[in-house]
Amino acid sequence: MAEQEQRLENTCCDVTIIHEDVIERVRSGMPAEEELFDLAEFFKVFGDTTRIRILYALFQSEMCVCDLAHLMGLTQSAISHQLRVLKQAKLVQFRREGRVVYYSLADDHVKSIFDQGYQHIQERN
Amino acid sequence: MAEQEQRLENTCCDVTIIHEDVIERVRSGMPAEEELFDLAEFFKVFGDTTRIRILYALFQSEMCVCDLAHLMGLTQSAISHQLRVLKQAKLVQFRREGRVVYYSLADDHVKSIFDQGYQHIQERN
DNA sequence: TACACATCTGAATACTTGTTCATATGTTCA
DNA sequence: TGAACATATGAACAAGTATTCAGATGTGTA
Repeated sequence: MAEQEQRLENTCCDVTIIHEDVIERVRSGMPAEEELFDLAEFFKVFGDTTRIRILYALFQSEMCVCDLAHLMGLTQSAISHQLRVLKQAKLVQFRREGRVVYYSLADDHVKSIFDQGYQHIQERN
Repeated sequence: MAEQEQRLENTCCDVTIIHEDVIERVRSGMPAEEELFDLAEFFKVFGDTTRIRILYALFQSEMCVCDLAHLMGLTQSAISHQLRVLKQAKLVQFRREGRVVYYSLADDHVKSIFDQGYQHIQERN
């Protein structure tokens, strides 16, 4: 509490809160902190070109780690690290066939999320 | 070229490309590199709790920088920096009224993108 | 069992990024 | 004009992250 007050002293408007009613109304309508945190964590996964490329590749076909590495022009290790991130986010799934591990998409929302993101980019340019 | 070959030597499968046909088919179906880069840049904006919170606040009401700072419990400077990011991504717009600058949403896709992200999180848990 | 091979993982490194601090800009009002 | 105030911005720092390297794990085969 005292800590937060102190922090606010550094802001421009430490004396007069301009629209206290608005702040309260908006505050009460905000989702829980944890949900917003999870959402940010989720979108963070899409904030990397390599992971976006992997997902776009998997839109077309299931692929093994080795093939993905060749396609991306990156080391197998780099791909494997990123696949772990995608796996943790439950965006991809895998099946093992002997020594080879095949990855595929595990989610239906991704494509339409990407489509809408793409649409935004198009419209703003 | 030579660089890429050298890099591939470090991968697991430098001799035998396992599914060359799959790689070629997928490669030819991939969107342009630049588009994927832009898409990653776009989603990177959503990969931060503060920016997500700002956007959720603006879903409810237009707000000035000072009010946002109070609502978030962050300095005016921090909010201003993040608003710049959102502005560059053309996700928010602003209007000036005297000394006060009011920010509001500038895009229709955001809410539905968030809804789908949220839906994914719910389903995976 | 021993070897080959596809994948995984931990540590190290280079790079990116969010916040703060100090200060600049731009607006209002006396 | 000058003081007060809301916002914007540049530099610095701390924290996070993507890739590489080296080596471990696990699977198939001779």
